[in-house]
Formats: sequence, structure tokens, C-alpha cells
Amino acid sequence: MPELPEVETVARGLRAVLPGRRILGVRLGKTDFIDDPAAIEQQLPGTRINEVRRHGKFLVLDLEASNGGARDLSLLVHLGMTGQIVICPPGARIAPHTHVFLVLDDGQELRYTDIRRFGRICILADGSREEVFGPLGLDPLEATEAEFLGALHGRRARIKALLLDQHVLRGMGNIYTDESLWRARIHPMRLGARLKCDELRRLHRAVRGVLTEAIRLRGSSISDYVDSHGQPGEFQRRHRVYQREGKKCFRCGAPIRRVIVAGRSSHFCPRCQPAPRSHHSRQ
DNA sequence: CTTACGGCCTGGGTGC
DNA sequence: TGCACCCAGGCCGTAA
Repeated sequence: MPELPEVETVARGLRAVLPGRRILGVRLGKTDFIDDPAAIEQQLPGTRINEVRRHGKFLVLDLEASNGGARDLSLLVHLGMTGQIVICPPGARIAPHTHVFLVLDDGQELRYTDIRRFGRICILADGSREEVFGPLGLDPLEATEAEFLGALHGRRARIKALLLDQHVLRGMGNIYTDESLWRARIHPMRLGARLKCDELRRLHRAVRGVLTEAIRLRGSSISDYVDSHGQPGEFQRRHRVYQREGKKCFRCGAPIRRVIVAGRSSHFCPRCQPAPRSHHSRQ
């Protein structure tokens, strides 16, 4: 599932080949995950890709209109659960569930494949930037310790829910929240407001450490994830709790447990991550 | 306002 | 062999 490290890996791969390329044409398959398919078909051809960025879990291609007058725009791609965006030669075999083809001026194609179509593609003009990006929280890698503490302190929701909430931090998903909480030795059901300062500092360090290492290993390939060249990541080999229910904790040997928190399955070590002793928490 | 929860989208994997 | 069901992430509506 593409979260921050996977999207960052894809962005870096595309950044190596896309800037300067011009989009010649667009072909679309199913379009129910595209905000405005007609706009994609009409506005993309002729534009030049200036920059490739990541914003939270969004991949952002900054485009420059060819005919001076038109305003610049950005193409946003959210990979959802099963989205893949790859560069390939035009003759390459078309993977099932490929729904967007961008023909580039060097003969290559940029293709978007998404089995479940939980992803999203939209065009951002300058005016709508705030509408999409405005509600998003801090980038977990850019946030200072003070900013991180400020975003979580006083919040009464469970820490697992807070880490997953894109309005609080942008880019964390289920894998990296579980891995970060394990590293920080914090139970997923703890309430944000109940965390001590040093626990929050530990969590900040853990989040940064986990994400940085995951980026270094090019993300986690646990279902369909591949990077922009079709290569899997390696961080799934370093998972300490995610999808390790019943296996031994790497730190203490206790069996990893799984519970539902914030509607998401949450993996943790019952010994390293002590349960809060509130009324209805069950370790 | 904040939080919790259920439902919806889709289709591959699992287990009977 | 088939088939019902679970589950994933994000989002939205509703309730407390």
C-alpha cells in the first residue's frame, strides 16, 4: 500500500526522467477515479513537465502550458491502495487494469494501473491548490519536534487514529504507524493527550527513523506496490510488527498481537507497548 | 468543535 | 471446482 515512503520512491524515480518531457497525448480507460476526465484529455497534451514532487501521499507533476497564455497546472495522482505509475516503452505489455496512458515526447509512456481504483487523479489549477492541500497536516519528515508535539498534544483521540489522520500528519498509513508505535514503545490505543512529553519526542524520532529507513529501502512491497520502474521495495523485510501477528517481538520475544483501532487492524507487542489502563481498553 | 463508527467503493486472496 | 466473505485506505454522513 503506497504510503509516504512508497510515494517518495515513485516521485524520485519519475524525477530522474520526467522533467523537461512534453506530454503529447492522453488515452484513458475507466475514468470513475478521475475527477474530471475531459479536463485531463483536453488540458494535458502539449504541456511540459517541469517538476515532480510528493505532497503527503499525493504525487504532483507540475506542468507548464506550451502556449504562453494558459495558466500552469499540476497533475495530482493518489495511488490509493493498489495504484502503480510506471514509465515504459510504448510497445510494452499492457498490465491489466491500466487506465491512463500519457504519451511523452521521447517515445516513452507513463502508465497508471490500479486494480481497485481506490486511487484518485485530478488536475490542480493555481486556484484549487489550497482546496486540496490546505486541509492536510504536517509532513512527518519536515515537522520539527515542537511542531510534532504541537499537532498531537491535547488531542483526545487514540494515537493510532491521530497518526493515520491526514489532517494531522500527511503521509502516514497503516504500515508506518504500526512500525513507528512499536519503535517508540507506545500502545496504539493510548490517547494523544495522555502521552508524556518524552513519549511524544520518542514517537517523533521513531516516525522519522522508520520513514527514512523505509525510503532508503525503496518502500514496502506487501501487495501490489512497485516503483516507477516496476521494481519492488525491500522494507517489508524490516517490518517489526506489521502483519506479524503471533510471531515473536524482535525486542522481547512476546507474541505480536493484532487489534482493531480506529477501524484499522493494528499490530503491536503487548509487552513492549503497554496498554493504557483506561476503562475499555483491552490489551 | 472533537471523536467514534459504520458504510461505501473494488476485486484478489482465503477458506470452506 | 466454485463461491461467499474478508479486507485494504480514504472519505463521508451521522451520532454523541
